[in-house]
Amino acid sequence: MAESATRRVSEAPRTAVGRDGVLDIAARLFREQGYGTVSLRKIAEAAGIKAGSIYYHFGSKDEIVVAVLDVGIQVVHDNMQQAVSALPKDTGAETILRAAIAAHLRALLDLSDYTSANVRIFGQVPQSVRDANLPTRRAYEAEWDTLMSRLQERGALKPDVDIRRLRLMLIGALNATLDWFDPERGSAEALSRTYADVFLNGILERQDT
Amino acid sequence: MAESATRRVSEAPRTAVGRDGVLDIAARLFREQGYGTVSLRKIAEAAGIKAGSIYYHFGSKDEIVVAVLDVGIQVVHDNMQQAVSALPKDTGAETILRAAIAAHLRALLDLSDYTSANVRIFGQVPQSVRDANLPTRRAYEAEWDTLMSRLQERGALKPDVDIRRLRLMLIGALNATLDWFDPERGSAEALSRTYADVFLNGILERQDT
DNA sequence: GTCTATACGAAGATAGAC
DNA sequence: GTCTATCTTCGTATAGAC
Repeated sequence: MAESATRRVSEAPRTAVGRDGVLDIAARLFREQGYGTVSLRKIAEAAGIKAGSIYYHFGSKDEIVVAVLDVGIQVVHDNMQQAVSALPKDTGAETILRAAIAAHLRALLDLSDYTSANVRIFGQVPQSVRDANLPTRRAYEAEWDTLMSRLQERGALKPDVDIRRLRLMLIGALNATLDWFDPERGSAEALSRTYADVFLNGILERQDT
Repeated sequence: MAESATRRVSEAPRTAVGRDGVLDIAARLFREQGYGTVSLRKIAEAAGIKAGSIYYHFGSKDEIVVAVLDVGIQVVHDNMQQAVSALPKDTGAETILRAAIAAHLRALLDLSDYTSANVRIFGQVPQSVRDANLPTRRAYEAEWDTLMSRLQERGALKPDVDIRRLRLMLIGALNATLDWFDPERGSAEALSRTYADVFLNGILERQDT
């Protein structure tokens, strides 16, 4: 992922944004405007360089897009993995799932233009680009499946829920927040609590009865 | 909405597909390929006419897209409204919500290229096109809000859930199925039951305790 | 590492014949 | 209602100077 700590915002840099700088800008534009309307000329302009110069760093537009997509998944994957592994060994299922949900939403809504760009444009890019991003995606999906399978074996989840379908439902629901999330109406943190409330009460075995 | 009962599939029509025919084709292509990659030339070719001829029926590409988007919402709106109003007056909250969820998913996954095209491309079209589709969307959203508010007043939903947020979560989750739904892995009907199971147990007041 | 200049294709759109 | 022909703009991409 690009190191963007020193990137300028309103003032166009006169020199050497570099590969990572271009990538940061591309991710932000893809997140804001989608895939189709973001041309290399737009990316170049936002980076303060000329369109042709981009080809010093990348071989094609697709190469940029693939890089953005891959980083986007890696960020959310790392975030989720660390949030879960930071918990004590004897942590309950509900707390684990709440941490994973919160980590996913945090990466998507607060942390990373790369992750939000991925969710926003994945359905818009050429098939070849999607294919290139698939292995990285699969790894993240497997992380969720492993987590939920462990919880199910523990007896913490209803035994009849299909893990794959549950993962698709949950991730799909979380990613959909990108279309309407407004930080002025409440934090991503608060939102993740609501999602956990709704999903967990449908997923967890009832303690009473 | 276009009358497509007699539309040919593999054989290119030699004449007069008409405005509705063009619209049907456009909806199908938008659903399959997204907004950016579907050109007027592609639509024309699939319709068996030349690109220039489209301008006899429509003033611009945007005009086609707006028409597709509007019909897409109208179809799912009608479907949901009828499914709910067909129920007896004293029907319980759970049955009502299950019917509404099933109707939404049916329109999206089984019934209409227009509805699936809407969900697929709304995030890809120019702002002006989104704005044109907004009133129709608002009406459908209001339908859901009215339904759920009534149920909440009845005491059927937890009193602390925010209706607007709940609607965004639910519709967002349902629409996300478009990205991965595979009829060979189970029907839309079965899928709607799973969604109802998960959401209702988080939404409905617990009967026990 | 970035520039200028340019090749090439594809897009939306229009005009007038049939 | 549809065709042919064409205009104009904008996209990705390349070549060679600095």
